[in-house]
Amino acid sequence: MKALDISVLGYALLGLVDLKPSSGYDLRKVFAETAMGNYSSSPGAIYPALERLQSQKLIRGVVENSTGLRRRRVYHSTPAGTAQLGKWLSKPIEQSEVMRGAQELMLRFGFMEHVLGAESAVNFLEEFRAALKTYLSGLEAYARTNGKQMPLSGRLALESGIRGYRGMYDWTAYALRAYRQSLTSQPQSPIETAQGGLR
Amino acid sequence: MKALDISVLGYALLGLVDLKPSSGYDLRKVFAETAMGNYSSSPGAIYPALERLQSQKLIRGVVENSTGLRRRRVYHSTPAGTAQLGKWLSKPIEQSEVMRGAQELMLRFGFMEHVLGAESAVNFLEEFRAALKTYLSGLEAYARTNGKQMPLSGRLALESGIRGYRGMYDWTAYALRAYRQSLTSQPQSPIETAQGGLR
DNA sequence: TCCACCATGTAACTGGTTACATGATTAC
DNA sequence: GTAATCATGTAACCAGTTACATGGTGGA
Repeated sequence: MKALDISVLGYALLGLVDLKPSSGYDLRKVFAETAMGNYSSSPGAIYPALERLQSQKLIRGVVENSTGLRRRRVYHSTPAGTAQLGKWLSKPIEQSEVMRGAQELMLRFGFMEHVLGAESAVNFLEEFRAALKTYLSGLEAYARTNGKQMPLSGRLALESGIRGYRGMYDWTAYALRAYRQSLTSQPQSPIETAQGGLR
Repeated sequence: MKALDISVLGYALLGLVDLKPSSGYDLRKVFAETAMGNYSSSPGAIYPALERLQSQKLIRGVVENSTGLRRRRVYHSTPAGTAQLGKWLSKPIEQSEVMRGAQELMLRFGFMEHVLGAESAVNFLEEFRAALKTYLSGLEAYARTNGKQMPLSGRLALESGIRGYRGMYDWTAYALRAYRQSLTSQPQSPIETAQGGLR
C-alpha cells in the first residue's frame, strides 16, 4: 500500500470525524468556535479536504435525508480511516516538530486516548517530555550565549519562547499525574483499535 | 500606492535584513539554527521570497565581489522597505492573530524596538496583554462548560493551550517591567524611522 | 418581504514543499 | 583528490486563501 499523504488539516478532520460523525459545516464550526482556532476553516479548505479523505476511503459521507432539512452530508470514519489515524498517532516524536511549536503534537495527543487508549497517551507524554527537555536546554544555551548582543525586544521574544516550552514541559508532568491517577483508580480498558495492522 | 502583499516569511526576512544586511544563506541559517525554527527555510522558499521583496523595492541585493569568495548576494533594506516594515509593525492586534497562536505577534514584537523604538514596544505589550486577557477568559469559560464531556486527553490538550496563553500573559508583565526599567534608567532615544508616512 | 443562518460548493491564484542541479572554496 | 561546506538557484506540485455563487429554512 502506497503511503497516502494527508495534511495536518486532513488529520484534524479525520480525528474529529472519528470521534463523532459530522458534516463539513459542523467541522467548520469546531475550527471557528472552539480552541482549535488554528487549522482553519474556510469552506475552500475543508470541503476539498473532506473530499480527498473520502477518495482515499478514510471517511464516508452519507446524505442525511430523514428530516425535512436541507441536504447535509455527514461523514464518518471507515476502518481504514481509523487505522490511518492510529498510524499517524503512533509516529515517534521528532525534534523538528517540537521546534515548530509542537502544535501538531498537541493535536495528536488530543486524539490519542480515543484511538489508541490511555497507555499510549502516557507513552506519548513521556516521549514528549524528553523531547521538550532536550529542546529546552538547547534554547537556554542559545539564550545564554547570544542574549547579550540582542536588542531587548528580541531577547524578550526569545524569553517568551523559552517560557512557553518550559510551561509545556511542566504540563507534561501534570498530564502524566492526571493519567496515572485515572489508570489506577479505574483500570480502564483501552478502546480497541479497529484494525491490527498499526505497525 | 497599492497595498503590497507580503507573507509572514517575507516580513521575517525583511525584518532580519533591516536589522543586518544578509545573504540568503545567512538567513537560511538563522531559521535553521536559531530560535526562529518555524518560518523555514528551504532554498525554494527563501530565495523566491527575497526576489519578490526586491521586485517590490523593499530590499536590494548587492553581489559581494571584494574578497575572492564565491558570489554572495547581500541584501539590505531600502527606505521603502523599512517604512513597510514599520507599517506592518504598527498594525493593531487582532483577536484572530492571538487565536492562531500569536506567533506572528511575537515576530512583530521581536523587530519592534529596532524599527519603532522602545515606546512602541511598550504600547504593543499593553495591547497584547489586553488581547490575551480577553482570549484567555474565553478559553477558560469554554473549558469550564465543555471540559467535562471531553476525553481526558482532549481536556489536557486544552489545558495545555490555556497554560500556554497564561504563560504569555504573565510574560507580558515581565516584559513590561523590563522595558520600564530600561526606559527610566537610560532615557533611550528611539531610533528614527526612515520615513514619516507610517500612517 | 427580507434578513440571518444553515449548508455546500467552485474557481483563480499563490506561497511553500520537495527534490534536484550546480559550482566554488577550504580542509584533510 | 575528495569530502564537507558555502552559496544560489529552478521546476513541479499542491494545499490553503480569497472571493464568489447558490439555495433552503425560520423568524420578524
